[in-house]
Amino acid sequence: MPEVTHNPVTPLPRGSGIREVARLAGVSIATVSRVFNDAELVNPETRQRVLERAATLGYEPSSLGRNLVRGRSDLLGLIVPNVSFPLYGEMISGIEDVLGQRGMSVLLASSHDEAASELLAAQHLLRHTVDGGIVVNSQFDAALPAPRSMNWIYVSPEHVKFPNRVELDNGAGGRLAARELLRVGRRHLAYIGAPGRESQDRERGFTDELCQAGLSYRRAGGDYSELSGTWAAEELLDNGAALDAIFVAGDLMAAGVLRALHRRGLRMPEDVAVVGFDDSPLAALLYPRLTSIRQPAYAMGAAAAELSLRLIAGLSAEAESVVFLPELVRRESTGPP
Amino acid sequence: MPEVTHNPVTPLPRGSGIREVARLAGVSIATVSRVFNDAELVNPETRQRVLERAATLGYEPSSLGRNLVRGRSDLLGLIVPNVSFPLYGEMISGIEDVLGQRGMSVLLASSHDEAASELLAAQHLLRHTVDGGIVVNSQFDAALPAPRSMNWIYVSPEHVKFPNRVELDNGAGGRLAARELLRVGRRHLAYIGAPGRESQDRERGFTDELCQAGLSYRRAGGDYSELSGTWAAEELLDNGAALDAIFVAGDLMAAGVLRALHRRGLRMPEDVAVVGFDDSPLAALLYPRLTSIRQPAYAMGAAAAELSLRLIAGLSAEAESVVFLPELVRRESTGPP
DNA sequence: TTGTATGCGTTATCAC
DNA sequence: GTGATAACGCATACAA
Repeated sequence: MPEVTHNPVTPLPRGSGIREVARLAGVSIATVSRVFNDAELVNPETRQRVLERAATLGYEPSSLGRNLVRGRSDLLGLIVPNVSFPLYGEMISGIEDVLGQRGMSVLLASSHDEAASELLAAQHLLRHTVDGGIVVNSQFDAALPAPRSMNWIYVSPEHVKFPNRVELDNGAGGRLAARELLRVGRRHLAYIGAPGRESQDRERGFTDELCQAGLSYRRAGGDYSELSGTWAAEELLDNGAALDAIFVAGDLMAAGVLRALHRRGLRMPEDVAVVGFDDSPLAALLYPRLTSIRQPAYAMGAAAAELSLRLIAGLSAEAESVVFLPELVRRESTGPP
Repeated sequence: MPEVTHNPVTPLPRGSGIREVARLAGVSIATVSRVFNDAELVNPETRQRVLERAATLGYEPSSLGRNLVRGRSDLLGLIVPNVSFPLYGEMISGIEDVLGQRGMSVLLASSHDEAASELLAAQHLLRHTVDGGIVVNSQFDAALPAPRSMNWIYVSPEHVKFPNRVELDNGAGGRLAARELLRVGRRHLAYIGAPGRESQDRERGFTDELCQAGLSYRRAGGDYSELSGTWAAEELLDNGAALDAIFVAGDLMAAGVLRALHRRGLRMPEDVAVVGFDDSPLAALLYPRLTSIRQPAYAMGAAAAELSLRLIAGLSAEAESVVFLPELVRRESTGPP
């Protein structure tokens, strides 16, 4: 655990508390508390008077005190690999929207896709006593630390060993891609994958569908980056064998594939059709617009948040997992503009 | 203020507290507290013993109690229009990295570029007693509520009336764009803008530079969306007058411009050169790769965080603002591939 | 160097 | 309906 430079202890000027409101309204602090919680239990007149004084003082119940006595912080920890990645942004929106309705907030931390900083992030969040946590695309090979009855929700397929997961049916995605490419009459297909279980599953689905059609395919590998997509595509093209369709494991890598095809003067989709994966906002901005397998990131985030909320409420101590189905989003790279 | 359904009050099972550690280590809770704070003031042996017991119990000081007594939460509120926008993602990274070093965390909320939900988000964050706050691209026309001595940092140029700002010199960006287009020999320029002060400033810089060169320019308007870029570009092209360069107020809108030019069979940069703004990750993925005016989002986020930290520490009660200079990032859309 | 005692702002359990 | 008062987990002034 690294040394954390703690800020100089300049206690913040405290606002007016429940006591001052009580004094001004001529009631006890207990009554003030009730006004802000179980509003029904208090005399309307008293209630009114308290509310007025509170307003003039600018008083709001401090969550600090409230949290202490309730033993919960109304905070949910969230670890994502990278905030700049639009897909994760959508996920965060889903989480946020669900939490907002319950008066809870998102405490954010980034893992940069590294196990070490993921652990650091988790400890960071734990120190703030989050009530629950969601970790997206965890790289940490063990369970994240979770004191008390705190629970982590894993959004990724890699952690079959952990109980609470939200995942995408990547195999189904691969099948969708294959069917689309067959539908537009392609027979010489290729897959550009990347390391990791997700790509494996996508490829397996892709393969299954091709087998059924009695077709073989070629393959090349990248690392989800644009450049690696370009290289992989060039490798396939240089090989010389016929090629009229490419399924790529990620949209960013697909952007690289499009670039390689542009360079060779190949037309899309006439000469080569391309299907990407994720349907990140990027897909619709590429040239040509990229047909992609949509990962319902917002819904997955929302589901993760709801799962976490249920766990926090103690409603389901049971392990629970949700599997989402991807969808084909058809665009120019496999069809007419 | 909308009704917020508060979660059923299932107090979380509490972990072992400072008392239990103290008992097991045979010391007082004060000593345990000291071990976790001013480590020097305590006997090495005692310290060791306490640390051991704490470890076996899995004890960590609860931030709930600590925050209450210190009157600070070590939380910084952050309001962004939209987490899915990569530029804001970079900003968040900058903020996060600065805060992480001080043991503070980011409490996230989205404004969706609406004044109403921005206010809601602010109240949401305030309820969690954040020590400070950063609001990116605020749409709220008054100052955000700020009880006690809490401060908001505004990251945007619209709020000259508020004291603490981090902003970009948009005028300088416009000048950079004009100079680049003149450098590559263009004489028939156009600007595609959008509502708001940012676009105005960018245009003014652009204009200044053109005036100096004795050139006039044409203009069209959009709303930062891709589609509006396409429309604006088509409007300019339909006009019939000569056109060999377009400066666009945002990268997303520039993507739409590129699409319009593709449709007309115009080559870039040979027929028309294009410069975007922001240099979001998207810029380098477009076809052709887009020359853009870089907004140093990471650095701006970091600066905002540092400013906020200084305010929280009470080091500078003074108003402070930081202005960043944009940079030209030259790519295919204005030069050779 | 360590222990005792107080208070931080709130909710909750009793009485009344 | 309302008021005392005891927690909640911790940091710290003061005493030892």
